[in-house]
Amino acid sequence: MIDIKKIEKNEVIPGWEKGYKEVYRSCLANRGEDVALVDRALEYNQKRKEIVQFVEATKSEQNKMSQEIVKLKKAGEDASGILKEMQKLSAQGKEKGKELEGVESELNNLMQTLPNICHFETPMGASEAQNVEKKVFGEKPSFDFKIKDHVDLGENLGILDFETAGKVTGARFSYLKGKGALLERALTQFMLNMHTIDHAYEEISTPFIVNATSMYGTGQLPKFKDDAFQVSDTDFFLIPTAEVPVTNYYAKEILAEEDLPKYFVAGTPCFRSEAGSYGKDTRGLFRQHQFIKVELMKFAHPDNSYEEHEKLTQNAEKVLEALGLHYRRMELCTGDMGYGAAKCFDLEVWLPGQDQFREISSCSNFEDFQARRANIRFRPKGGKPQFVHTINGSGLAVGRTLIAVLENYQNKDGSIEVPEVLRPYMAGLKSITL
RNA sequence: GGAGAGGUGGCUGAGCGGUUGAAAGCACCAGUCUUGAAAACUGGCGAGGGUGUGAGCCCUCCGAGAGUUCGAAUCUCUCCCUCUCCGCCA
Repeated sequence: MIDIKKIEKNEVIPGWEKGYKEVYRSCLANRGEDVALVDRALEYNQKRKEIVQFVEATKSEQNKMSQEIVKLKKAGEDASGILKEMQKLSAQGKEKGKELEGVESELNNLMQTLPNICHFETPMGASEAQNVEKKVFGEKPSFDFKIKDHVDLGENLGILDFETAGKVTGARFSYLKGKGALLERALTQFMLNMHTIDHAYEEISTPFIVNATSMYGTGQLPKFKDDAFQVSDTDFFLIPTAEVPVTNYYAKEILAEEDLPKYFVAGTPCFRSEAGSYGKDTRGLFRQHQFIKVELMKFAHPDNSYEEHEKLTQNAEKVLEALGLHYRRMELCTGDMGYGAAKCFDLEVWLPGQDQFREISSCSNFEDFQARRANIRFRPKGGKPQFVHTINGSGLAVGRTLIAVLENYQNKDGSIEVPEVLRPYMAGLKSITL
């Protein structure tokens, strides 16, 4: 959530060198949202303030009279006149209070759907075509034979089974078997070990089901309800990413300043309805309703959250590099960025089976957008509590990494060479063969 | 699932219809003392909102929501959570 007071005050933002309101309007436009929403929010807020002032003045009057009553009663005098007046005031206040509730909830509903303001470095653009390539690692692998994609490779090796998953569950689910299941487990372990041991993240094992409040906290609700699986007749949701249970770990808390930054890593299944992507990426493991992801998450001090964001992105890149996978880092433009992010890098891995780069990690700095929603703060020395900055990114999506390994490490005979770094996690196995 | 106990400020914990935003302690901050630190002493110390250039003033908040009342942390109802015991189960 953004801060309505910041729009009102319209202070100049460092980096942008323009007023908050103007910057936010242009961000809205560049994200493809209705700019008029800003004015509507300001309008609601103005109305809200007016009613608040009335309600509070009434309440103040009541409080004073209440003291009078105490005095009269103690003195043993008659208070019936003042009591009648109180009744009137009380009724009046309650009525206005109802009105206030209505306006507040309208304002809040609107604010909940407004995207974050963009960081000044984020490129302006309408779609992914305006994303900016920041870095390329490695090269396209060359093959002197006709390559297969991961579906053919996996099914031929008997480690991947979509048909049975279709029977047992439905479309967009899969079974991994034997060495395939082992490979998935090895990848997860490898990533978790790297981040805990080399990058100093604390591993955290989370609930895979969260309540609606938590989903609001990180911004999945109310706007993207259809993207998540809800447990019927409850306000529980299957987590679409570990970002939700990890970020909400400190919801409604005030951290000590010296505790920042906090680093967490969680390897969890993720569940997504993929409601908006019918017919898209229907082949293989690429877009499933369920997949494992190792998620990196930081609670950072506002003063250095962009350094932490950069470091986190590098931590994710390290996984791809250790696996010897060709990838590039893209800086997302305003139009392609998630609505809570102020700045976002996508890591895209080369998939020979698709002959293109595909997203395997998304590393975002939300600044105080999620922290304001979830109410996560820290106390600066001797100062008022302030919102922390939250940063997260995949390090990496395990399902897609598995695709990348299968396709990039395939041999002519359809076997898969196991990348060196994974072998310790697979009992020394050098290749997956029939 | 059954029976009981409970949820109060950063933490511990009193209060159980009317000057209670809330005793006390810890933690924290400032000062005195000290070469410095500790200890001791003194003072300060919750959050959100409204208003004002400002000091300030006002409103709200004692798990959440609804109710009773002129007035609720205190009474009633619903829900959530925690703990203890029983049952069931991985």
